[in-house]
Amino acid sequence: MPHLKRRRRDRKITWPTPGVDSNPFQSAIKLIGFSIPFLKNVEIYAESEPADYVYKVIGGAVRCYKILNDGRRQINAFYLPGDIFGLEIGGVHAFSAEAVVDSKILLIKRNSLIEIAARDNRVARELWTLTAAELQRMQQHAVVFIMSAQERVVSFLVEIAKRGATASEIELPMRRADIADYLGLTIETVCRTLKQLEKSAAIELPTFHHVVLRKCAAPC
Amino acid sequence: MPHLKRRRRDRKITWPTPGVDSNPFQSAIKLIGFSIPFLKNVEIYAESEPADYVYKVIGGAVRCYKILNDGRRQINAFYLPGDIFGLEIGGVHAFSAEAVVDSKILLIKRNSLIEIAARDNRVARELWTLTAAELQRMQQHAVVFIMSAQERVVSFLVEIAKRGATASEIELPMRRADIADYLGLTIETVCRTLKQLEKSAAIELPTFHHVVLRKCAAPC
DNA sequence: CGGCGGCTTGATCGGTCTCAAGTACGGTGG
DNA sequence: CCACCGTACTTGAGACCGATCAAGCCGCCG
Repeated sequence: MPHLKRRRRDRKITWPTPGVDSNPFQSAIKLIGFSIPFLKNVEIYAESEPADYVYKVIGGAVRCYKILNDGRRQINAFYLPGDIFGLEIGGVHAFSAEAVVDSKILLIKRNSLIEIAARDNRVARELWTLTAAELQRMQQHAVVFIMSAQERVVSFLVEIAKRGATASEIELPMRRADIADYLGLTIETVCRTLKQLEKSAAIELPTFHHVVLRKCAAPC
Repeated sequence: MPHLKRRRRDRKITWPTPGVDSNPFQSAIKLIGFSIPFLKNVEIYAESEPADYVYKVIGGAVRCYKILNDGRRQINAFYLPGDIFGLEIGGVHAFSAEAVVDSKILLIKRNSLIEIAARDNRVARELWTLTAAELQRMQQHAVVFIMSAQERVVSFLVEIAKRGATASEIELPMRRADIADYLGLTIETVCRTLKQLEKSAAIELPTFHHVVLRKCAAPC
């Protein structure tokens, strides 16, 4: 058991993340991936571009979206540090991705990953699991669209809170417009709803991008 | 089972996918699956039930949905003959599934499938591909929620038309309420919108469940 | 200090929901 | 074959929520 890591030919691990080292998938992307910085609002990839890479957020935040022909924008997901994205099937990306704030992204060549998956079933399984997790998140997100504006905003805050380190204090990296396009609302409605939640003492808004959850409507 | 680890080395990376007949995934589920009939409106599985099986529609139609605590229902997907569903990750189903009409469903034991995938990379890859395709459909579906009622209905009709045999003539197996819950509208709005489309000569409605697309708004 | 981007706030409009009837379809039994 | 009944669908009138349009405000950075 203690020699498990040693069996591998990789000698050095650049990013020491205790507990994850024995995960062959994480080890693999550490080896074959390379990180690139992206400035705020810079495009990482665009819709209908060849999907040659898979991406992992090291730092910052990413929004994944689609623009309709009349200009409306639908944000499908926000990716935070540790999240993997761009796992779509087919040769081209179905969505666009941009850095929400200055970010550091790990790029992993798709083909290399698939080659490794062909040799190592654990990696293949991890690819499947990650895709399934993404599917589940998407399914969960679809539920917000049958809810009222207030429910959507609350649901969003709870979602971000769950993914963050602290459960009751959130740092929102994205702008109001991003939240609006993620929830299918307008900027004004998001503002008004946040204000309303603040008035009813459900949350506090010390700054634009900082939210404190007072009473948890959903189970904390 | 101890020889599983050894497999990592002795297999070569080859992805022979010539035709569909030799598709090892479809062959496998034919072998280990067994088909069961489900009557109209009968539950196939329920939310938070253990997910022991993967399902394939042989005949009929299936709706996959979630009920919110206040009774609202969100239909995530309709599955038609040939579609595979229930591919979620985790031990339990995140959604419920029901037969829309009398249907014939193939049940495949999850564990058997995973075992086969562990031995045959092509099957593992197919599992991944199917999940990714489902993810893509879900992402596509999320886009309808930023559209107007009419756009949603048209988008729905086009989606069903694409999946059906004939491009311009659709047989809708589901009720109006199902369409409404799929599109995030009310029954009345779906009715009115269909009527409106009929008036504007975009469609014809010979019966409740039969639609003829006259002029294709979207590229046919 | 001035300008700009992002956020907030207000007034009004319109699309969709809600509630409430009315109608067509499909099955069942006489 | 027809009368009946329940379910699903259709249609109408009014209310309401969120979108839209239009200012105004704040914080940031030169």
